[in-house]
Amino acid sequence: MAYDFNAIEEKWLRKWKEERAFEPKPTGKKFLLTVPWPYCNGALHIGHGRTYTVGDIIARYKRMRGFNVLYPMGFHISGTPILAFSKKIENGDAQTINLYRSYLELYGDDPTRVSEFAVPSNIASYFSERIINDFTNMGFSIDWTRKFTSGEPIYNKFVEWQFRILQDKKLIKRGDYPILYSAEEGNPVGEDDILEGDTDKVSITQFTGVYFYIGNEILLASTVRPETLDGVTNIFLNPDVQYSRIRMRGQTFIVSKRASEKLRFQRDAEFVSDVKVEDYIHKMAREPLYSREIPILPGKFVDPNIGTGVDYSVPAHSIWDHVALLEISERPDYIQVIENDSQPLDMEVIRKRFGITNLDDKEKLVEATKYVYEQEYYHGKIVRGKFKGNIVKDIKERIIDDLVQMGIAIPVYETSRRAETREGNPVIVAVIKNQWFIDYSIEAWKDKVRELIGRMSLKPDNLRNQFLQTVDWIKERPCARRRGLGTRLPMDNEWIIESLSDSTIYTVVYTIIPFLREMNFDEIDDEVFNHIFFGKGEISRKSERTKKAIEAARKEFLFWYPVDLRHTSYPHISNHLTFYLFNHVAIFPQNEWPVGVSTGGMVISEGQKMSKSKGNVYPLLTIKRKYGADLFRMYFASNADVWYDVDWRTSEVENYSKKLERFYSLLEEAKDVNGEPDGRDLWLVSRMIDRIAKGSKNFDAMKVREATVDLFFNALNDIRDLENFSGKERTLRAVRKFGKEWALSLSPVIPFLSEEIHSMYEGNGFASLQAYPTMENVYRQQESEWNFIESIVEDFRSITKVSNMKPSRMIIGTAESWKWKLLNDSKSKDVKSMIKEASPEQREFLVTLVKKKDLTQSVENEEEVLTKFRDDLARYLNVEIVVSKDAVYSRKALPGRPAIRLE
RNA sequence: GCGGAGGUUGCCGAGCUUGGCCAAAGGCGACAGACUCAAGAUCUGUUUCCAUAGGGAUUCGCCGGUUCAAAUCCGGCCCUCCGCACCA
Repeated sequence: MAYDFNAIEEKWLRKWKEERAFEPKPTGKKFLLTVPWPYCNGALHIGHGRTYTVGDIIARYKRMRGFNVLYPMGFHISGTPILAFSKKIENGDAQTINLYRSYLELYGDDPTRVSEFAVPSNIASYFSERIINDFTNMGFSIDWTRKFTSGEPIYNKFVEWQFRILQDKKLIKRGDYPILYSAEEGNPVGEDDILEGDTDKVSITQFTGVYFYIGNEILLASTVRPETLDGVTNIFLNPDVQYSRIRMRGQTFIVSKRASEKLRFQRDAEFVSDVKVEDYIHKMAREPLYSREIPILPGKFVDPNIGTGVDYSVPAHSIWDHVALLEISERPDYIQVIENDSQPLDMEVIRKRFGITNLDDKEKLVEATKYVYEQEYYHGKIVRGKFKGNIVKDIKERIIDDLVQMGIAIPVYETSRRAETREGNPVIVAVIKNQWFIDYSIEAWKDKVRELIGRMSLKPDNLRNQFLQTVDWIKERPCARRRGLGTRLPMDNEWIIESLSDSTIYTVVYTIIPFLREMNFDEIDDEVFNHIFFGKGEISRKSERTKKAIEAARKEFLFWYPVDLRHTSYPHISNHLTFYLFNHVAIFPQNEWPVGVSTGGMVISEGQKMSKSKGNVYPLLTIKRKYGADLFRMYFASNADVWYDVDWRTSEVENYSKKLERFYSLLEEAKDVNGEPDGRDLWLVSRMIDRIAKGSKNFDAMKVREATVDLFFNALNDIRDLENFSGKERTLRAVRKFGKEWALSLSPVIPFLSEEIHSMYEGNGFASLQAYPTMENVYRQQESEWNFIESIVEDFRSITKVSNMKPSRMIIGTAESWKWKLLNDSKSKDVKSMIKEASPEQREFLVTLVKKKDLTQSVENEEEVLTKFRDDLARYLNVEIVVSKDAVYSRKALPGRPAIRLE
C-alpha cells in the first residue's frame, strides 16, 4: 500500500507541536547543540537544508541516548545584503524585484507584496517566518521558544556588553585600513557589487611607493618588489601618459594623473598641476638608498592605471625592465640583489627561454615575470645591502617596514585586477581611517585558543590541524562598517558592528533569551549580563520582576552552557568558527568554553555547483512538498559522510522514494502476521540486532552515512534475500520480530515514518523520545548456518555459470570426519610437524589448510544444517538436493566447504 | 606558495586507520530472463579478460621500495578540487 507521506508528516508535526516535544527543561544530563543561524534574505534551498539536517540527526540521536537535548535556532539579519536588496527593490531594480516576486510565489503569497521589501526589516521578518516554517516541516527538533534575531534590541544590548568587555580587555584597536571602493558611487564595494566579482575575485594588492628625488620633487615609483630596490638602474616614465604633481605630507610628488585621482582616497593628497612628461625624461633622479644618480628613461609599457604609473627599473630581476632597455638600446650595469642557489637568474636567459622578442609579447612577459618572482621569492637569497643573507620571503615584510620607517616609501594600494562595479564605474582602493579592529593577532590570546583547540572534541580528525593553522595566520580583523544592519559600536556610534563579529558568542543567548524577554527592557544593562554570566553584576536595585528573571536566566545558563557541539560547513573554519573560539576564550571562564565542533561538506546539485544560471538550485520547500521530509533527510544522511560534499541528483531521488515505501509497507504488513518465525529464518533477526548495535556506534562517531546505509539499505537487501529464499509469509514473521526496534533505530534520520511505525506497533509516547533500541542477540547460530547455506548458493552459481549447464540435481558431499579432526588439531599443534607425520592423503589436506587460511568453518554439523535447509534450497535453486556422505562425493570436500556435484 | 581534501572497475561512490577472506560494498546505467496483450513498475541473474566444475590472469593516478603477501604501509612524481578573510 502506498504511504501518504504528507498525511503522516503533518500528523506528527501537529502532535509534536501540541505536546511541545522538543522544548526541554533544565534537568538531567544535557546536550546543547547549535548550528549557525541562517541569514534571512531569501528562500532556503537544499544546500541550506543539509547542515541543519545533520544537526537534527545528531540532536535526535543524542536525545535517544538519554540526553536532554537543546537544539535552538535564531536568525541572522545583520550586515549589508538585506539592506542592499531592499535598496535595489526601492530603486526598482527589475532583476531583484523578479527574484523576490518568485520567492513570494514559492511560498504562495501575493507577489505584489514585493514593494514591502523596500523596508529592510520586512525582508528579515518575512523570511525568518518562512524559515521557521520550512525547518519545522523538515522535522527539525528545534526549540523555537528560544528564537531571536541579530537585529533586535535585546540582542543589541548583549553585543554592546560583549564589545565593552573586549575593549576593557584591550582586544580592540583602531587603525587605517584599505578596502575596495567606488569613487563615483561613494561606497565601499563588496564581491556582489563588482562585475564578475564572484567568478573572478578582486583583492587588494599592496604596492610600495618609493621616493626618487629630482630637485624638490619626488617621483613616486610603485613596486611589488621593494626587496630589489638596491638594484635600481633607472626610472621609466611613459612618454604618452599624462602625469600630475600632487602634494602629500608637505612634499610634492609626481605620479600619473590617474594615480593622482586614486591616491586621494588613500591619503590626504592635493592636486597641484599637470606635468609635461618630456621635461623629466632623460633627466637624472637620485635613488633613496645610496643617493646614486640614475637616468629617467621613456618606457611605453608603463601602465598609468597600475600603482603610481612610475616604474623603477631593476633589469637584473625584472624581465619587463630588461626587455624595455633592450628596445631603447640602453644597457646600464645590472646590479644583482638576489641569488638562487648562489647563482643569479639571468634575465637574458629567461627572455630567450620564454621566447620574448619585445614588449608586445605581453602574455609571455607576464608568464616569465611570474616565474622569476616565484623563484626569487621562495628560494632567492638577498646578496646586497642591509638585509644581505636573508631569504626574500622571510624578510620582505621587514624590508617594507624599514623603507617606510626611513621616510623614503609609503604603501600604495591597488586592486589585483582591473575591475568595475555592476554600474560600470572603476573599482579602486580607498583607505578607511581609524577603522575598528578586533586584534586577533595577540599571542597570549592565541595561546589560550590553542590550548582550547588541543582539548576540544573535533570531527573530522583533521579539523584540529586546520584550526591551529588558522590561529597561526589570523590577524587584526576589521569589526565595524559604516553601513548595514546590526548593532552600533558602543564606543563609537558612527560604526555598525560587522556581521561576523556580532555573531561569535551568540549561542549563549539561546540559554537565556526567554528570561531576557521577561525583564523590563530598560533595566537590561551590563550589570544584568555580568550577573547572569559571571555571577557578579550588581542587580539589587532592579525591579522584582527583572531580578527574578535574572536569577532564572543564570540558572539556565549554568545548566545549558557550554555548547557541546557546534556543527557547520567547512568554509566557516577560517572565519566564524575561529572567531567563535577566540571570543569565548576572551570572555567566558574555562568551564564555559566550547566542547565540540564538527564540520560538514557542501551540497552540489546535479553534479555541479549550485547556481541560478544552471537552474539547479532547488528550494527546500519544493523538495519537501514533492518527496517529503523523510526522503530529503534520508538522501543526505546516506549519500555521503558528513564531512564530504554531497551531490543531489533528482534522478536518484526516485529510488529513495521506492525504498521508503517498501520499508513502510513491509513493516505495516508484518505487524499483522501471526505465528513465530521459522527457526531457519532467524538469521535475519540476528543480523538486524547486530546492525542496530553497530548503528549506535556509527552515530556516536558521527558516521551518519554508514549508520544509515547499514540500518536501512543493507537491511532491506537482507530482507529481500530472505523473501526470495523463504517466501513472504516467513519473512514477514521474522521482520515483525524487530519491526519496532528497527523503526526506532532510524528515528534520527526518518523521524516521521519512525513515529508512524512506532505507533503502529503500539509503542508508548513519541518514538523521538524513546531510548535507542538494544536487543540481546541469541540467534548467532542461525546466522552462521545461513552463511554456510549462502556460500553453497554462491558456489552453485559460479559452477553453473562456468559449465553453462542447467542442472536438475545437486549432490552435496560434506568433508570426512578425519578432516575435521585434523583441522581442530591444527589449531593447537604445529602444522609443519603434523605434515611430516601425516599420510599422503592427510598431507594434501593439511597443505590446503595452510594455503587457505579462510576456511569458513561456520557450522560444525554440516549435514544436519543441509538437511534442515534442503527443501528451501531445492525450491530456491530449482534443483533436487542430495546430501551425501559417500566418499565418491566427499573426497574433495573441506570443512566449511562441501563438495558439490551437479547433474 | 601555504593549508586541506582527493585521484578505485562504464558513471557515482565504499574500502585504505588495524596489509591477506578484495575482481574490490552499495547505487545508477547496460545486457539477459521472469511477470505482462504491451509498456512501466517489481523480481532474478550477468556486467575486466580467459575458462563446459566452484579455477586462472590483469587491475585500484604514475614510478620505485618494504613484505611470503599491497587499493591498503613507505619514498618520489603527476593531476583535480576547496580555503587563504573583512564577505554572509
